[in-house]
Amino acid sequence: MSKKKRHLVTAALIYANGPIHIGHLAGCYIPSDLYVRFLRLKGEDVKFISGTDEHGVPITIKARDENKSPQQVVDHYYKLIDNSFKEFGISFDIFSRTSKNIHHKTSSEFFLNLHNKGVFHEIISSQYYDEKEKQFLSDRYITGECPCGNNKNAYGDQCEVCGKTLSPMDLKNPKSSLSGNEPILKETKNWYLPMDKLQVNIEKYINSKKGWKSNVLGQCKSWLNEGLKPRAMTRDLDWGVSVPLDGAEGKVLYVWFDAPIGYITATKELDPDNWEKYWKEDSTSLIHFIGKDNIVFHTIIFPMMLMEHGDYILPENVPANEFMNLEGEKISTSRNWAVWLHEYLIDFPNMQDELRYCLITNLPENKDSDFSWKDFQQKNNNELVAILGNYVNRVFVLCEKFFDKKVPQLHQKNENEDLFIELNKLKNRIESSILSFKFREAMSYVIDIARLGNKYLTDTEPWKLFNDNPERVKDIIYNSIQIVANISILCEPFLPFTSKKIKDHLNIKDIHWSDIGFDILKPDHEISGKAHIFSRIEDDKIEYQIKKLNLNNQKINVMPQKNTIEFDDFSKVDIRIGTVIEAENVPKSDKLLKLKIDTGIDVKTILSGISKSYSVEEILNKKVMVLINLKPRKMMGLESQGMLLLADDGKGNLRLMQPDSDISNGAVVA
RNA sequence: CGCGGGGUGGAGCAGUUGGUAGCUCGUCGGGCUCAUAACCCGAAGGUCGUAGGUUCAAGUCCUACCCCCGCUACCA
Repeated sequence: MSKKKRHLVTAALIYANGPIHIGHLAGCYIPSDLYVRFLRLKGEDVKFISGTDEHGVPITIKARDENKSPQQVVDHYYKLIDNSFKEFGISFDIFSRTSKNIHHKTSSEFFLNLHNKGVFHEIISSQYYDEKEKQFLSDRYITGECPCGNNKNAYGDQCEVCGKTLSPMDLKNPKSSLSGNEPILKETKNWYLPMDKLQVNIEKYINSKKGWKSNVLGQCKSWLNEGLKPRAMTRDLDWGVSVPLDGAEGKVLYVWFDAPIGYITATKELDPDNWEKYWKEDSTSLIHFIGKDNIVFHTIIFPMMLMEHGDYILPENVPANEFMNLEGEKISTSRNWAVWLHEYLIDFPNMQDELRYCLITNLPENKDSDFSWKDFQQKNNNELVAILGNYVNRVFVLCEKFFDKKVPQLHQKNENEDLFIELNKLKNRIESSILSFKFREAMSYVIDIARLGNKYLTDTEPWKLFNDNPERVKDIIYNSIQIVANISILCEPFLPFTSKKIKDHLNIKDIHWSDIGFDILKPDHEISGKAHIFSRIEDDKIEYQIKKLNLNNQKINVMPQKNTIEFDDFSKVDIRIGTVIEAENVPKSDKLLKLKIDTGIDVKTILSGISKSYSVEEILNKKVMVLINLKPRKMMGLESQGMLLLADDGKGNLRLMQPDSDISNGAVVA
């Protein structure tokens, strides 16, 4: 990096349909903020860009559900998100939004530029259209019967029963999720990026990049190996950036076309005179911080767009993170299984760094990681309070006790040379870890400085020496205060609020990475006394958070009631009591068990997708309820002649339906 | 044979080009008492997912298999 004159760092544009949670922070906002703060501290020329992504179908759906306009929805969330980031200390140079005029202009121009170069292919295709709602339907908003025959409510992109990938055209009896009506097929023209033809260039680009993370390269290679396919860069929708062409009324740019251009727009907005230097000169290092779900857009599609445009530089690195789980389970907005930043800021006022520390030490840099409240408490109490906070306080208290809060005069320099070597070692490690995007490692080196300081005090025991050897105590305290001052600099990218607190106690400001050393504070400089920069978090606060989370979780998505049916519909169903007499796993299948059931009438072979909930041993000899007149169907090459009845809690947990006391096989369930 | 990531002491991770298995937290024992019962030292604890192979030597290379996570909704 150091060869580059300037840096442009982006953090993923966040989708403006909900508040921010810890997963977002750990995914890209904390890593990017940390990286940028470090560069600034080093005196580098850096711009830090982010904003909200405000287009796309989900926004329009949310607006419809809440009876608002899309603009009202994004206005609401923009404000909430922007405030949370500001309060949390994410130091964007600009946090913009894609619904602004300047962005519409920039992305239209970009699109036109490619269009004029003949990059796009115009393709006419038939798409489902909801006549009542007067709009084309994206795959996800069409439901219908999957060809597998087992699922009447498969989504247009995938059947959750058979697991197959679908296109809406595969569905029988398609229905619009918007109006419930049957959609019609309508021809429409869209502009496609011929990614298949451009693949070679992208491959060259990616192969030329050294030092990309293995998870990122792996994802790229996975896409490239399968072969890229043309992708529509326009959509039939009324919310977004209008396609700037004649005959394109009612069409907007694909949200993933305009969103990354949002980075460009924001830079332009931030620095109208110089923005081009950051995007068009090779001396700029462009880094995109994102989560793993965005990898393909930032490593393949966006670079492809930039290449075809021709004026722009390409991303230098895309250090994407994996995902962070919460208490062992996937973070989920709809289940409200999340720690929301705006709620954290209320529940833990002025404790931004405490959360930040816990997230940094847990960043999902190589694989998914886990946040738990107990871990948060332990890290705070055992590391921040006990090691870092306690060290800083020890030094302040000692200085107050012995030298009336004034930095003493140094006598013997040789000892602080050893300390300086150690400190310098850690400083260099922190630096190189940050530059290779290993932030959790870098964080641990920062704590190591406090360990170094603690050990120095324990080894030298100044409190025992003061009467006999005050000169020596002066040296020890002098050195210790310098270490604290160094911590205040070195921790700034990681713990900015803490850095400021320590500096305030030291009564200094405006010090930089280059000031690191053992003469930051001059003798007689006055500092404050006792300095408790962190506090313990007691059990009750943590228990409250866990309780809150579990309360939310109980309101899980209970499936709404289905449409009314006639008794005749029900009477077609033949359910019997049976006994499982044989069970075995189906090879190469995720969840299928092959069962033989004595139904009282005959013995049926039934394949059931329950091996996640029941083992072969558990299910053997169980009484079960069996749907026996279901049309047989093949799964994994084997015929299944019926279906077991199970309760599904919506989270993948299945429980068998059984008679509450013994009853003979073949008994009718009605 | 779908693709990608990962499987290392109780927990979370490091292990670069193969050469005595490390770190943080936790546990146990000791020391210290300036400090927010904090700090410092020491100890216990691992057949490095499994099975084979290459090599004088493998966590590290090769082969096969197993398990977890993502690619498949709202989501970084």
